[in-house]
Amino acid sequence: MTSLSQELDLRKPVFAFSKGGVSAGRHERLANLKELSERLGLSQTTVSRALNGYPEVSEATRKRVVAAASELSYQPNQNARKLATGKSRTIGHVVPLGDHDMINPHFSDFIAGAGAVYNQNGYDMLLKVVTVDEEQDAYRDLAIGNRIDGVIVHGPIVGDARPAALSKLGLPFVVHGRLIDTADGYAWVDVDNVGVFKAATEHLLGLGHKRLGLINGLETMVFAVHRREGFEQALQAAGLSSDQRLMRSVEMTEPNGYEATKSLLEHDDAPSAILCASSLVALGATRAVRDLGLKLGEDISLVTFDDCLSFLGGGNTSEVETTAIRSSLRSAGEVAAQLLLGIIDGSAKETQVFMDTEFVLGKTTSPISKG
Amino acid sequence: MTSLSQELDLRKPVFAFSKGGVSAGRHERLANLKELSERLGLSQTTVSRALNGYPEVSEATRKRVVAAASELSYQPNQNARKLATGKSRTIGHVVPLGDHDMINPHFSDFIAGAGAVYNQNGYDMLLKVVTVDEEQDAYRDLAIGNRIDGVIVHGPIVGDARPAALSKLGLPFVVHGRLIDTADGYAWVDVDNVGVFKAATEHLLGLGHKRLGLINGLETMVFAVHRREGFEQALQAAGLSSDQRLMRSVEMTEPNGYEATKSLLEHDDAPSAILCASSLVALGATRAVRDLGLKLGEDISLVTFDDCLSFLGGGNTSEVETTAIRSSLRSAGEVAAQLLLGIIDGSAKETQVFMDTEFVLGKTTSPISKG
DNA sequence: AATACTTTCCAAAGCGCTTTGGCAGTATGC
DNA sequence: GCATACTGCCAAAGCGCTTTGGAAAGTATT
Repeated sequence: MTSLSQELDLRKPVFAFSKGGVSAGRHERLANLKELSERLGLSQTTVSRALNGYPEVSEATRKRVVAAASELSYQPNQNARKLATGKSRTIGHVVPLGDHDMINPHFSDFIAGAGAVYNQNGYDMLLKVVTVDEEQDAYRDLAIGNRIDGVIVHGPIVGDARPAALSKLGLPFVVHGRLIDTADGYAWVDVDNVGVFKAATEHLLGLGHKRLGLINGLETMVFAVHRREGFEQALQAAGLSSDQRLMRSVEMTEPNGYEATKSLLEHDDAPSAILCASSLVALGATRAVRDLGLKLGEDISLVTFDDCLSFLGGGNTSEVETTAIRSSLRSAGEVAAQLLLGIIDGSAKETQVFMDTEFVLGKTTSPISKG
Repeated sequence: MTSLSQELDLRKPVFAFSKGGVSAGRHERLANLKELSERLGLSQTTVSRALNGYPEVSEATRKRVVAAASELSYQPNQNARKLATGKSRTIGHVVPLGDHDMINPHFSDFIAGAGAVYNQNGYDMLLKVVTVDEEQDAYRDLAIGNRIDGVIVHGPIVGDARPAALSKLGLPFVVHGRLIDTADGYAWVDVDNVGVFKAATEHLLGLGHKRLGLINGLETMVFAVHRREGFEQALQAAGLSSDQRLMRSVEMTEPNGYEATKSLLEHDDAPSAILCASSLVALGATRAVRDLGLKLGEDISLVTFDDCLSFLGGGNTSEVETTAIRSSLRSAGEVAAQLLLGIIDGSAKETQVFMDTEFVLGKTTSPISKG
């Protein structure tokens, strides 16, 4: 239909001979520190200090310097500054692409939150997209190459080796989520997944449902393990045994939610209520329920965990309000970023943070119908 | 339900006195270039050249150097390297958060594609999340501060000032999308939105539909303008006039798709077919259609633009295949990144690229039913 | 008036790398 | 056999900033 593309192969070795380059008019820096200081009749030291807020400079000169700097739109060369200070003022986010080359859709909201905080504090965000097997090296290279001052660990898995590796590298980090069976002491920001799923399950049990389905995330991920734990704890407390046939563990996409729901409901002993690990999954579940000619909130109840993804309306889903446990992923990003910056500059106190959650009663849950 | 959080306020001025810091055991660099060269009995020059693939070094010594480097897991300090070369080997992506603080959900797939390419070529990705009014300055600071070698411009809008500003800064850039009414000559990667929506509209017209609805993206965005153009061109060619009441222009989220569809269909002179600008919108449309008790592909036809978002199944939506125009956003990210790197090192030839698209006939379109 | 601080600024030494300009030593041209 | 070219390496000069260790001038102390 449209024209072709992608025939360009510009791949090059990392260290190539590439010198020149096309960009002729490379921005002629209006001034570097030297020029600026000469123009002001001051030493570089003084100018630098004036700009960086050190006290060894009179208010009068500071004002003069700041004025001149903004006048000439002077910006210190960050690379020089990083070299001199040994700090890069950059936080790394290493994002491994899953088996199916899928980038976690929940990721963008977290990033939005974290990124905003970095910005406010004069930090940069370095995003590294890697394949799963490159991930280990990625952290090492970033750390040793002095490119980052800290890192956020995304999506901790069972038996995750990253925190230990990072500790050894001496690189400050915050885990978004928690580890399993690991000595405590690392910093994390997480939702109380066990408690939250236990409560959600209890809610359904309280409505009289006895057969509950769970469409969980991949149980290689710690959060999914926790959610299952909460689910099973509640069942057990109610004297019910959990049934493997009512549980699914999938990557949290819409189509997966659809398929999982279908396979659950087409079962002869189908559940009367379903818990979903993500609103993306719930979306697929909703589609499946309708495709099967069932009514949500009547024939079948649904509770989902809602990350308040912005592209799904930020939790404020229109019309049919889904019963949900909400916790803004974006806020999580903000909190994690704040925490990491706090750790880096030594001001952090509490380094393990539970995010707020909110239980929202919607129209998708109702007492079990007498079938 | 769970415990509190977010009471930590670690905000600090950009240039603070923060010296020390918590991270006691800062990674004790096994070696810097000096140490490494001493240990090898060579000069820094030679070691540097050996590692960077310059020819003025014998193969024998090069091997010796490379071996030692990997043995000691030596990694050159990137900040020093950047300062010395004047290149940062970093590409910037400035992501403004929309009015509603929404991060574009399509963004993550693009990033995944681009990030992979950067990685393969030894480039880093700097992601800057800004508010809309900070955006202009963001580019300037990144450029003048020498932090990036190039930038990808996301989501060009009508009357976009960024390309001109970037040209003036001398910063190489690639636009993801195109501009309107601007002298050509800048680099872009885009889909032929006009052609593609024209073709999709013709498809529906060919099935006998006369009243077509369009749920477009925000028409401040160039791509939405183009899509509407294609839509209207096809209508006009068929001797139909376009009806404002059948068009919606919304941020492409699921709830917006739901609302727009409902408002279209609850109209007394409702369309018999709808075009959606994103599968996210189509998802909402699907939900709305069913909520209204209608059957997709029978009572109403639907065509959508499909960016092959990974969290929606990468275009391979299960079951009910939606008729769609597909073009992988992730590939677009790859192509844009390749192009930008090519421009930077001067090897790029064609700098304006149309992405491939594919028309997929699904089950959501059918000849108009005799109503 | 002499001493002791303070305040305000500066010269110069890095930070760790790349890169220029040369210098030996060996190979090539006539 | 001498001039000319490579080849393979090195010393030293930056890159543009921060930061240490003063020094000069102003102020306070006795």
